[in-house]
Amino acid sequence: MRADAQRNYDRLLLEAKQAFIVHGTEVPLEDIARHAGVGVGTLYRHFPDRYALMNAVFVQEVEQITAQAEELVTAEDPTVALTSWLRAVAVHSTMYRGLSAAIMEASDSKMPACKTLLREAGGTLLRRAQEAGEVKSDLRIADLLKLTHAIVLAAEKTPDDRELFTRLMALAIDGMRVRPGGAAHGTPDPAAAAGATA
Amino acid sequence: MRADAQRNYDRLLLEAKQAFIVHGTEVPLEDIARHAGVGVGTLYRHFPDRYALMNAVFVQEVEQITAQAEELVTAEDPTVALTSWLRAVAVHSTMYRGLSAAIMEASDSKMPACKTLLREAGGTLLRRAQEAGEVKSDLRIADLLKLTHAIVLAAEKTPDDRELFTRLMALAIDGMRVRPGGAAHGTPDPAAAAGATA
DNA sequence: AACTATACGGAGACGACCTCCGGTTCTACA
DNA sequence: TGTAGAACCGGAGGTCGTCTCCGTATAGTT
Repeated sequence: MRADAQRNYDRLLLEAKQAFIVHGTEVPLEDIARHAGVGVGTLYRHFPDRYALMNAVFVQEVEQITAQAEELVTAEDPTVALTSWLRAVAVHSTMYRGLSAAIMEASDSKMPACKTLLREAGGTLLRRAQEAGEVKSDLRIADLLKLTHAIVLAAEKTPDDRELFTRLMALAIDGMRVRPGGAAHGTPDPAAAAGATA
Repeated sequence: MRADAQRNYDRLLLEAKQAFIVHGTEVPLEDIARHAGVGVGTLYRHFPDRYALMNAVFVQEVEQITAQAEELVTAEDPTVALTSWLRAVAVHSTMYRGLSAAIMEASDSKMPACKTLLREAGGTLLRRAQEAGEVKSDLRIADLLKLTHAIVLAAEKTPDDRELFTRLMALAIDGMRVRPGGAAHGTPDPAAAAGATA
């Protein structure tokens, strides 16, 4: 990689991160290029599409989150460890308006680094909680991350209700746990309560 | 309203509904206008933006859903009634790719008819379930609808996993209920499990 | 039939995405 | 140090979708 190319690459990454924080991840790519002092052609050469750029920006960030997961792996209560970590993921996503939407939107082949790193980190935490019999065994880490991002997205679109995120996250966390008293309620789709057909 | 205007209005509504079903709600508005045999100007005069058009299309649909809510209000188990209804809402949203995203995206002033009708219908069901002491008392109907749409959205973006919707919906439903044995787990943010700081 | 308020339609401005290729710059090698 | 050429740059311009504007057409009225 030539020196000027490397310089431009780094500069773009830096400006992209700033722009994502300030204007959200839907900021026009041309703006990023301009602020980085390069043409759009250069941006698109280094990052074929918006997702490639986001992926590059966020792998750096994700490393902090995986580090947290590693600490939490030794925590006493595996369920608390898992849920704390999911909250941390949510908090991080909230820093970048639009990030949750992008992660949900992107097919699995997009933003691969971000996604796999998060899944590996969370997978361990989830497994521990499941082995302790505290979290439903049919849940996958991908599910929980999707739900977390969905909740962040919902909260993002409701800026006038600051507590929404808290309520929904509490709901989700309670829903992950196995029900202590008897069978789950949500699982076997009741389909008909009384005379309700469809 | 002049007769030709009424004709065009009706035609646009019809074609929009078809297009939303077939191509999703992000279909170009020009396509809808063309299929309706009118110019874009006419479309935009009747429906100032995409949300106005969607609102007009979906108020009709929402009436079916409110009808279901009225039936379910007399059901024996108020919690089953509520959850069955939410599933029905989800199923309906799934018919129109992009609808859930739009409902979440839209500020409360957009698609007002759809939103208020759904909230009124579901509000009654929620209140009954809460009065029976089966559903958390701090939840609002807007929360549950947002979460439902968020789950539909997540499932929509994961077309290769047909069961995702089922698992997440079950999770959400379990999470709505009050925990039988003691305090909730999700509510009082534990914040630190072991040595986990930021 | 003539008149006017109402409605139509599509050209075109705008903004964002992305591609392409002539021109420039770096670097390896003499 | 000079130079050949590979690597890279940049932005003009094509494409697509949204939305506006206004000259033209028409329904409804007298």
